[in-house]
Amino acid sequence: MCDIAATRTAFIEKVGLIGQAEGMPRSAGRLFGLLLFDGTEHAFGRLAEELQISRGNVSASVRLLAERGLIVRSTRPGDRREYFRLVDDPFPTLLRSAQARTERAAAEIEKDLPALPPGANDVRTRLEAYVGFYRAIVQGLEHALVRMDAPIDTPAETRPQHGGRTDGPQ
Amino acid sequence: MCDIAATRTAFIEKVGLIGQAEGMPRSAGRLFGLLLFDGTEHAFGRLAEELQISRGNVSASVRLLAERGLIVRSTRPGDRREYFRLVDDPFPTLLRSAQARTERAAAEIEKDLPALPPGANDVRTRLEAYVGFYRAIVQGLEHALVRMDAPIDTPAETRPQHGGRTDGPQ
DNA sequence: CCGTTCGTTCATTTCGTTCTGAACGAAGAT
DNA sequence: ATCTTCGTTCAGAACGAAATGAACGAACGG
Repeated sequence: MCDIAATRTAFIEKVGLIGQAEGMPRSAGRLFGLLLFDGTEHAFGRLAEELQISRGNVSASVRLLAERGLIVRSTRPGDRREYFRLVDDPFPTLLRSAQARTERAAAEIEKDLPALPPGANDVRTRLEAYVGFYRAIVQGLEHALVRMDAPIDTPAETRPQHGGRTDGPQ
Repeated sequence: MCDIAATRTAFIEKVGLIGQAEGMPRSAGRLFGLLLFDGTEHAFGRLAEELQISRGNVSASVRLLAERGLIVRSTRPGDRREYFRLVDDPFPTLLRSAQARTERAAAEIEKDLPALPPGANDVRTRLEAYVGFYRAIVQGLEHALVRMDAPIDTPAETRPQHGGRTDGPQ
């Protein structure tokens, strides 16, 4: 029950599958999992070896995660290689991007509302409910964000009424 | 600006793409969009025609949406065909399944925690933060669910402290 | 009885995405 | 100078998911 290497591998694969389910390439998910588990910097080449993927794939994956603000590159004097590590707290970033995606869906649907003929009130009502659905999620994720900011010293009873930002995204 | 047919088609395609991004076949998403827009019952055969997909595809798509509790089948006396319509309020159901997926991810990661050797406290801390991330989302979606239940007569100021269920999913 | 329409199933094809591996330029090292 | 190693790019291979279309049994009408 203490084979940390096996646990690590299993964890990495799990995160890969979860990431895939969230719409990101499995390799990128596994990379995220690796960096999260280890918590340390890893050289580009090491990532390819550890994940057993091509360096081309590593290149694409680190770019993806870096674009999303989840990892940072770093270099060392007298060392040509590049190193990668997770940003300090990647989870709010992860949450923000989920929120942004949801907001985009809401906006997308909302754009159709003015195109409805004045008579079609029942259709409008349904589409508005759909927009409201996505907006409720956006709000809920905002809630989650606040909740995560103070996870330790804020037991469920003491949680802030609305201390954190309750405004929309962006 | 009043070509409702064009708006309808555009809406259906949008919902298809959104559904696809959420991990469901595009056909199923389009079907959902069609039923949401029209709000009426549609015969199986009509769905194939309107969406311009094979009947085999319709069969799979209606099964998928029915399994998720988003649509219901109905029949009429003296009519061999089957009809489909959205359930009364599909959005809480949609929210619940998103919540369940997230909870599943949290549980999946949590299972690995006991397998960590006693010494690896930093690793444990990071994985716990990861679990906390998903749990915060689950909570946030619960929040969204409550919020959606009373969308009209509950302006942001009057929202219930914790009137709705604040317990976990399931 | 045969013919039709219904919905399902399943083998096949189609399609989009992901991954690999070779080619490349840059930067050092020898 | 050549040689190696670094990371990127890109064409094509490999893969998986989704859609098609034919085959099928069931239900009904003539």
